[in-house]
Amino acid sequence: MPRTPQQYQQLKEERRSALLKAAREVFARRGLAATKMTDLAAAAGISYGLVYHYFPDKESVFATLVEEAIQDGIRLLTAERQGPGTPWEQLQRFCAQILEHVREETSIPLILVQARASESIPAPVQRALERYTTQFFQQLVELIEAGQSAGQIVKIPAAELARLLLSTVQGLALTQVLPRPDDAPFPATDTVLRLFRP
Amino acid sequence: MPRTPQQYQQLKEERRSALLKAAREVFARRGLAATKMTDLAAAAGISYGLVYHYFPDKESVFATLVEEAIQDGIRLLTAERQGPGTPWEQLQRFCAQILEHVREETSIPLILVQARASESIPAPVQRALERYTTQFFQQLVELIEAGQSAGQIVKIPAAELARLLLSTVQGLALTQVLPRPDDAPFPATDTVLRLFRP
Amino acid sequence: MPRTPQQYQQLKEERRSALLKAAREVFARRGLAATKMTDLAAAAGISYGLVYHYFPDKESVFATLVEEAIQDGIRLLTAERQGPGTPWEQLQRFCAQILEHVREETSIPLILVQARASESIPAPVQRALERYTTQFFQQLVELIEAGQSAGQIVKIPAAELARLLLSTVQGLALTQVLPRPDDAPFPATDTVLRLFRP
Amino acid sequence: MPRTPQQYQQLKEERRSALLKAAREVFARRGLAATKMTDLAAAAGISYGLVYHYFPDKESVFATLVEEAIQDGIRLLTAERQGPGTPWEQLQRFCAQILEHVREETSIPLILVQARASESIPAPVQRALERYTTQFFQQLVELIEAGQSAGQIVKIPAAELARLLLSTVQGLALTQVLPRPDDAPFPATDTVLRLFRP
DNA sequence: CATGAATGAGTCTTCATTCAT
DNA sequence: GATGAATGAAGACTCATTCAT
Repeated sequence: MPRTPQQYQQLKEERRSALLKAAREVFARRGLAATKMTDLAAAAGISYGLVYHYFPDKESVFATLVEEAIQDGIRLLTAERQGPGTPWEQLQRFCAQILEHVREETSIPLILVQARASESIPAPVQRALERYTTQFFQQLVELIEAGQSAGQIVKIPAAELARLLLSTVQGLALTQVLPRPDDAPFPATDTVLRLFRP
Repeated sequence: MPRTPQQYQQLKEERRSALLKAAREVFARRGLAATKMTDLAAAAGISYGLVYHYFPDKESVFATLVEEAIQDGIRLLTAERQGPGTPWEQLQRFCAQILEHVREETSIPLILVQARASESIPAPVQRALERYTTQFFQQLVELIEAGQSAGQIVKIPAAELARLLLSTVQGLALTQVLPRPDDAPFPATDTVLRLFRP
Repeated sequence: MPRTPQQYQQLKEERRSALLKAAREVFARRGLAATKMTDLAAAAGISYGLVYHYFPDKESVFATLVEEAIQDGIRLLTAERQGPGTPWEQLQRFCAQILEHVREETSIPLILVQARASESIPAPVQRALERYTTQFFQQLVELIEAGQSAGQIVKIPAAELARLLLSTVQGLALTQVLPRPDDAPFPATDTVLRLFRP
Repeated sequence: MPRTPQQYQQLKEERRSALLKAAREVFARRGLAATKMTDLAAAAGISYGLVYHYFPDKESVFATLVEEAIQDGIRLLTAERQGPGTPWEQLQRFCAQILEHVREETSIPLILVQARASESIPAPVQRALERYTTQFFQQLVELIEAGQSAGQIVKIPAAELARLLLSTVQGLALTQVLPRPDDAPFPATDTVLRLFRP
């Protein structure tokens, strides 16, 4: 008595999600080139060849994760932008959330770091990264400029501040998950926000 | 007219330097795993097998670059610490210099990013990275605490500030050299220093 | 209303036949090594794993087809041998029929071509091919010699003529089904029979 | 003291030729899909990875052989066409030569059989095969028609005769090299030429 | 020293076969 | 019986490293 197509479909979804979750951790720590398919299979607790039932090759697993991470980032920012409060409060919440991701080692920001950290990333991933980064960056600039108009944010070119924030977040992600000999505490959101104080 | 042993020695030194310089660029952009020996040879303009006259294997080229980068960072900080002026002025000069490195894409900070960005780094490199990072971090904390005693730096735990600075620098390195779709300007030193203003 | 065992049996026979028919087409065009089990399942319109209800493995599907083809060839020749008319008329009818098979792209002769075209055919298939080819060849030689005794066939060693006929038939099969850029007409039986005219 | 580029070049040519020669035998007997890279390396007496110094992948080795075989066939026909004698004599010499190839198991005609015998041949090879087959076929038709005008060849549509000849040659190649249980003698050129006698 | 050919271990990928449902 | 997910052995391909010249 075979399963219904729906059952198969659902099962497949679940497995696929589990695989992605496991793969995120592995890629985040090792990068694309240094990650082996066996690593992915082992991390997901499935057999070697089964990965290929869900993704055609290693790169496409990575690509999926990158797009996911990008979408998550955009969603985070957009949600706060549309939320209540002044621009400053929106920025505050956005920073708090994204830093929380980083602190919790959700691996999502690290995937973007890994994607950036190698030129030998497949071209489609490159393009997606460019496209969405631009979009994300623009939204952030708009938020900052709104805050500046309201006198809540220091009058430094918004693009400069935006880039600084993104760099800091990515840098923190990098120093959070990977060999961190130092017992340096994760910075408070307010500390990071000092960059924006008037 | 054969060369003297000294000439040979010098030639070898020069080649080795040239190779390291070329390798730094390549590793900075691709990472250890994704860089091939042919890439190194091609970048240095020497033949394939000749790389092995200077280094026993790929990892040791990378390891050399990592240690170099670490030493450079420590030297930079130490020099300013021993230089004239108040702690604030020392911090200011240090930031200015290290940001200049990043902006100029000297690749030196990026090598550290690459070293951090993969768990699959050879153990000796790992250890060197840990050791020196600790040392570097301690010096930075001392500098910050000195500035705080002098009332020149905001009273936030020095370790937190130190980590934030290092993260920001590495994040900027990451977004400087690699595909950067955004035309975001490189931040001014003073903007970064806002993190430390009382 | 459950089916009777007979009905089940019949259903199974039918499926098996359909599978063989589909497999014949696929193997004829791709050969044993290049044909995948998915190809067979897809061609037969059944599910992936179901093939294994009818055959233990891929090779045995192929082996079955080869034996079938051999038996068909022998049956064809034997039937004409036992039919009415002179040896020449028997040869004539045999050629007409086998060429008809080839022209109609029944795939039966092509299976034999595929079986011949690769050394990496399972040993049992090899042996069957040898055994039956010998048998078939002998019968054909006998027919030719009978025709020669009757003065109806040219006096060239019968084995030579037999081999030539078989080669021609297989060659025609090869050029009939596969990419045939040329619009060359399929030769008439009489043209082929010129080989045998006194 | 390294070799000069010329020496390297020559060495490479020679090795490449040797590899092609060995590969021809293997592909001729096994076909593309059933041939393993280890087979090629072993047949050529070189190491596994070295094959990839000469060809980017398995298919391109095969493709090279197919083009070679096609060119050889065309060259053979063209040479005789431009040679002395009546059309009949030209045809006679062409048949003699190509049959000699087949008899000697030069493998060249078999490569074409193998190329025809599988749909799963890379597209470029497919196209080359089509293109050249057309060209070859046309020349053969012209030769036959010339012979017919001179009353030396039977008045059957030239295209039909041409196809028959090619099929016969390929069929003979197939039955020559591969498991041939029968001790059937290779047919004399004159026997094949009976197809064309008026 | 310098060169690039040669080797083969390590990975990716495919796919025949098995198996739980 | 029927389905397609799961497994893993086999084979293609890459590339670090060695070596003859």
